[in-house]
Amino acid sequence: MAEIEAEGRKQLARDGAAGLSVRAVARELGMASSAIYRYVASRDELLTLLIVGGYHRLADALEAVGRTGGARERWTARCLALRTWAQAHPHEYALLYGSPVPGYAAPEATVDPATRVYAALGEPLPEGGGWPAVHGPVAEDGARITEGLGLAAPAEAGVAVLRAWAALFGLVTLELFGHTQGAVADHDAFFAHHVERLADDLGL
Amino acid sequence: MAEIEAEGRKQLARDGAAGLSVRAVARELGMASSAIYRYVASRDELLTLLIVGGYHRLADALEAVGRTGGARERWTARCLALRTWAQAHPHEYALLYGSPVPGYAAPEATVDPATRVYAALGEPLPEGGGWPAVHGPVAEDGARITEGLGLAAPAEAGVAVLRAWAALFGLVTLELFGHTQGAVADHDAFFAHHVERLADDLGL
DNA sequence: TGTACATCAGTGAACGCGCGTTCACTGATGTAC
DNA sequence: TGTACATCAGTGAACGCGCGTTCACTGATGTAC
Repeated sequence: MAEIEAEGRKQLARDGAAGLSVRAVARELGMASSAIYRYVASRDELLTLLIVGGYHRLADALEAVGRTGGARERWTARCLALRTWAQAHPHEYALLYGSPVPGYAAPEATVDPATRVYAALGEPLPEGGGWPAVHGPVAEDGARITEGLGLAAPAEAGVAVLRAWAALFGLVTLELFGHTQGAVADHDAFFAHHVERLADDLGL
Repeated sequence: MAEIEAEGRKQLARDGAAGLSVRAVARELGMASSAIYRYVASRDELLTLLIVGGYHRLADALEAVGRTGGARERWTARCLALRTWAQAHPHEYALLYGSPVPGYAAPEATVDPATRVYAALGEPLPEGGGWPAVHGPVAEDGARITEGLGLAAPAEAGVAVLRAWAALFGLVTLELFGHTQGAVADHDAFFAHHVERLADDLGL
């Protein structure tokens, strides 16, 4: 079972989600393709396994940064860890945050692992402040976000942090998928600048 | 030729880039699959056609907003137009800004059309101000960006606008790919708030 | 005006490929008495 | 301690599918003299 997931992850890393096939996994494991079905019900279930595992591995990488240092340092270090992980595992990142796999609908089992990632990125939030005011439905969203993560912070903070995530994932994705070619030369420096400005916005 | 592109776009809209096949296009056009090769050298060339066309159609949608009204109004209207287009053409958006198609390398012919989109989004920039200071390699990137778009604005503005694009595409993508489910209830309101705050950041 | 020829859009069969999934089965291992 | 039986991991052939691409070809249309 673990071997299947490991081999699947290997092929995912090499060829991307579209190139992942039950037959290839079996072939590489030296068994008949039908044998896989004793462990995994379908290709979709194999994908789910890889997605859930991917969120956990990413969350592990973010949490490995630890809780020492100031809130701002933790924020920037975690953002950097996200980018580093994405660049080390581009296909896995694409599976988690890129285009949905056609014909595949992520089951509920992926929700909690996905939340771990946001929790790790949002952890420094309560130590920030000065978030822009929000009202009406946006404020409700903000309250839902901080509550969902179990963070002791007001609705304003929830809105600000989701906005920061969008900016964070946005730059990681643009860069990883090649859309900053020709515009940015020193990607490390630009990303570091971006993350500092986001820390400013979060009042960290 | 135009029929091939139109039918390809239809299938792209229905099944996504992975589901696009030369044979299916030919079938739907009522001709032998080999006949397509008189017009298009390969599946990759068909993809390039759709990508180039996609950028142009998106840029058209953004430019359709016009140049009347203040800079801030133009910015918010164009951001909204981007989101509207993405939601109306999710697979096409995914082809342009989602995971790269495995085994496909975008040729140079896609660069100029892609730039049209950034130009349309960056047009209001010179009327802004108060951008955060930048130095060193980041400043060089910023200068390259404004120069590449032919905008009369300093390096600080270039950095700020690329950061805003990351935040913009980031939220559109998170939302379109389902990652704000459970966090955001009123997506229109949240997006509008996001875009207003970005306008603030750009000094519009 | 009529004939010979070239161009060109499209055909249809074929090559070789890999895929997900099912199904009846084998043979080793473990369990109960 | 020995035998009968159940469990279970894995096999291998098969089904039916769609794909990209090549190639020799047909038959209509256009062109030159």
